[in-house]
Amino acid sequence: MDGKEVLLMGWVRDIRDLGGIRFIVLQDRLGRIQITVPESDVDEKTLAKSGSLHRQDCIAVRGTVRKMEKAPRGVEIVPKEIRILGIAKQPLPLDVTGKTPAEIDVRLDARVLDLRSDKGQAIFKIRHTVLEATRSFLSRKGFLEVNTPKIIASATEGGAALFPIVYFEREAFLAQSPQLYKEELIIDFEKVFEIGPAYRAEKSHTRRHITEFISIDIEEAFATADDVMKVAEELMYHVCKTVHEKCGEELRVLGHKVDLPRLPLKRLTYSEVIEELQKKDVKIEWGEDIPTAAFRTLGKIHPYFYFITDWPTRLKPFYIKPRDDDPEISEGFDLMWSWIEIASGGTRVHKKEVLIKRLKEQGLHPESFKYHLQAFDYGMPPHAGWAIGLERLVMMLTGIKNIREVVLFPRDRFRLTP
RNA sequence: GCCCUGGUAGUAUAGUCCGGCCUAGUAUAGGCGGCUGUCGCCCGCCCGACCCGGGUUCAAAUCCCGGCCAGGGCGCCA
Repeated sequence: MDGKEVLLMGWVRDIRDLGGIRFIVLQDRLGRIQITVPESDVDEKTLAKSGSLHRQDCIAVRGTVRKMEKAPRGVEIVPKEIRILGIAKQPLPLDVTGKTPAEIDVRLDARVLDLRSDKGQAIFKIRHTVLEATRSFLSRKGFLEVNTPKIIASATEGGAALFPIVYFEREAFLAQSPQLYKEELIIDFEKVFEIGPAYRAEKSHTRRHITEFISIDIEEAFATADDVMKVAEELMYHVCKTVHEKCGEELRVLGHKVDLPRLPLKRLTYSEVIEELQKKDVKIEWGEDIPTAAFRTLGKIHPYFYFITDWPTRLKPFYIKPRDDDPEISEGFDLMWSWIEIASGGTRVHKKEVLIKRLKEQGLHPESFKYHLQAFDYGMPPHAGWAIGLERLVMMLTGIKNIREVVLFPRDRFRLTP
């Protein structure tokens, strides 16, 4: 490449002006290169242009590649022409090089600039890799990718609060989950998956909650909880392995390591968890939900992936199947990572009369599930599935402690912009 | 919904407990000047801030009250 003329486009990351010589660090999506401007070796117009640049200006540089041991990558570009394509208003709201830190709130307000940082670039390359690995894994397993409506007619599912929206002259809601649709679709396609947004109008204010997140959902016909747990753990292994192999540089930037899980993952029953917590002086009555503090304790005992199975039926939604030998216990499970729940799923109820009974037990009205129940009239097979929170998985893979950092433009209780 | 913490230049911080020494310090960014091998370049000069409103006091960034905003936690989270 030495002596070759090249045309580069990118953003000015840093300028070091030594008087007779000026160094401009140019950054694009692939990396950085040093533009060296020696006073004695560059025409006047280009020299003047190089002197008028600011950090984060978008520029095009036509110049000559020069082999140079003293340059950061062993090569540098001596410009023949510099064109300013877009200027950056000074002073910038934050320091993209990360030398002067900025708080999360400041960073999110200037998100497009913030994302130019090494950390931002690394996080979203890893996120892309997770999505790519997930799609190829599930496709290879025979799952069909589907998209279900995010605008829904009624708030029938219970549980988490939905966001109401104005839909012409009616009220509608943003979907909190593709649960009902994906179950219906297995009577046509047997194995489906969806990667799409889910909305929760919860007033949670923590580092692991947002109101709009991406849910990775699967549903599989002729399958049980055990079958889909295998799919989940194999997917976790595949994703960790892919990120480990493809994102070495990104992980280095983040100072994070991804360990490959050993399969099969630990499977603890709800009762075993209660017992383990008892030993740590955390008392939970059988049938009670496990509070956050208890999960934190549990996460110390089990620092990586594990399943919690055999949850009390009353703690699970209506579509989770109670066990045939003990209806107090369900075939629902959660996939945990340390103290954080990253997935939940289970065998589903596939008999219409049982489903109607379960709906009533949970105080819901079967008549508002008319279209969902209709699917059970046309040969509903036994089935199972799960949903993984993409962002929580990405947090685990990047070591990022705040979920909003792994979302481009996060939405939470208080943030609706940018 | 509840609880805790905080709001000082573009950014990040010191000062707040215990009012006066604050004409508000420092770093970085920005502007100007100098410097031909930097890579967190260096050196000099300059610009730039006490969230808002009320109160206490001779005196408020500092204490009190209200508001707004933010961070975190709990609850909630099919």
